[in-house]
Amino acid sequence: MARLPVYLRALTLLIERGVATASSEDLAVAAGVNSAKLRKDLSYLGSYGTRGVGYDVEYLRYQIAREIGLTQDWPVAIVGLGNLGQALANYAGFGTRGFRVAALLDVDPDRIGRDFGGVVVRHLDELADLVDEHDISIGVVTTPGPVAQQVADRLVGSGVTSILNFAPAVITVPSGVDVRKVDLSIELQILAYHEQRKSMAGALHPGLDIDVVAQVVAP
Amino acid sequence: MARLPVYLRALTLLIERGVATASSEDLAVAAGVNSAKLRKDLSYLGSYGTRGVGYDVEYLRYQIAREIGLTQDWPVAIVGLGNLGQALANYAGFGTRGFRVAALLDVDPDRIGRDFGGVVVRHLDELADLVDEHDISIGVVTTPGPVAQQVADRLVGSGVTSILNFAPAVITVPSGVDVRKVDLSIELQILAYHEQRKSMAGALHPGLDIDVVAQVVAP
DNA sequence: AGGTGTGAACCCCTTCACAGCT
DNA sequence: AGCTGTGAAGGGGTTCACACCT
Repeated sequence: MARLPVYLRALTLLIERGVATASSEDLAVAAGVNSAKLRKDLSYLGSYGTRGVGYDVEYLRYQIAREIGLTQDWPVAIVGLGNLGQALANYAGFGTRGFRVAALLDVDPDRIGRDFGGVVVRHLDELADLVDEHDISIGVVTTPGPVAQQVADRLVGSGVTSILNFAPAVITVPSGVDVRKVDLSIELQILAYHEQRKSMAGALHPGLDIDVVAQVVAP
Repeated sequence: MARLPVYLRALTLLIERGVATASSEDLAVAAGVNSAKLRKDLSYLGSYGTRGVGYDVEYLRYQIAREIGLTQDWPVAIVGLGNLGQALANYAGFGTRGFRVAALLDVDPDRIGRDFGGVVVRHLDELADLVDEHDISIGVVTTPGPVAQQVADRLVGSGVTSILNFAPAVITVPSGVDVRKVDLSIELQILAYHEQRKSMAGALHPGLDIDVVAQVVAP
């Protein structure tokens, strides 16, 4: 179900373009997936399409938003106001997609008290109070790797049950808590891996067309 | 092979702790995966372990780094110096992980000429020259969604063959070019989806223990 | 005894192909 | 005629379990 958000974005895009009805093929192109996959995914939510016609874009968008749980706004806490944390705190796209920065936390005295997008940075010790006050269930970790586990522990201890981890570290949490990880270096390294293969293939078979080589080498 | 970077990080961590030898089970815990999976992954690289003993941490780390292609430094270009682009440009972890910010590009006159971490922001029109000059093959897109496709086209046209896309948009590229996508909103929406299920389960079966519910609900 | 390397079973996701509805 | 919804086939990755090496 990790593709529902992608479909949601594609539908929003189509609505902005004034499209009222779209076939699974249209949606699949907009979302960058196979149309059979998209139809099967949507069929799990119910029969929201019309045979011979397609899907009502507006209606389908609402159904997916409801399925994901975006009919409410989710308050989130961001821990670690370094470069990345500050960027996220200032990110305007948050609000339009069902989320709201409700709390910012750090331990650096130079950062505590500063204001990002109308929210003031507080000391990490106030975490539990803020989680309670704003009914926060989602935490974002943008700290250095070595302290990510401690921060995760404190988030969980404060009642947070979902964590988005940007820190370069593996964090372990009790069952019942969800963790998702975003790691810039890992993404780049995966690209580098493929890059290396591309140039090696070129060296081994200099006569081959670059596109052909790429197709053979790609996963 | 998307797990090699994770293993690499785990090995680096063990080296910092002074560990010389580790079993597949040790490594699996450090990397947050199953030990059988880890052994199978490593076996594709060759037989770098010793039965009855485990893996030589330092040696294995080098082999993985070589496999990924991190024996060289990869120059990258970052397009779009908004909040996120600036954060990445200032990110120190880049250098220690095999990458180097070689070029920064934008079209906003207020940003062009500014200096981030010793690199000056240039106009997007200079992209091809910079890619050529620094031999850049990896581009990072941190622009607003609506212009991401154009930027990707220009990157590809300039000779870039790998793109890391942070913009909230699906971009299409010719075969032979790799794209990886990182989308904050999507990650949060996936967490929200699970959060919604947690609270619904609690409402439906108020007598159930939260952990048990979570285990049943989780994928 | 301890731990790797790996065949084999397993499971889940993707893709095909088409029946059936409008 | 067109397009959805879905059974069935297919493929890839994960996990088990153990032979084999040190």
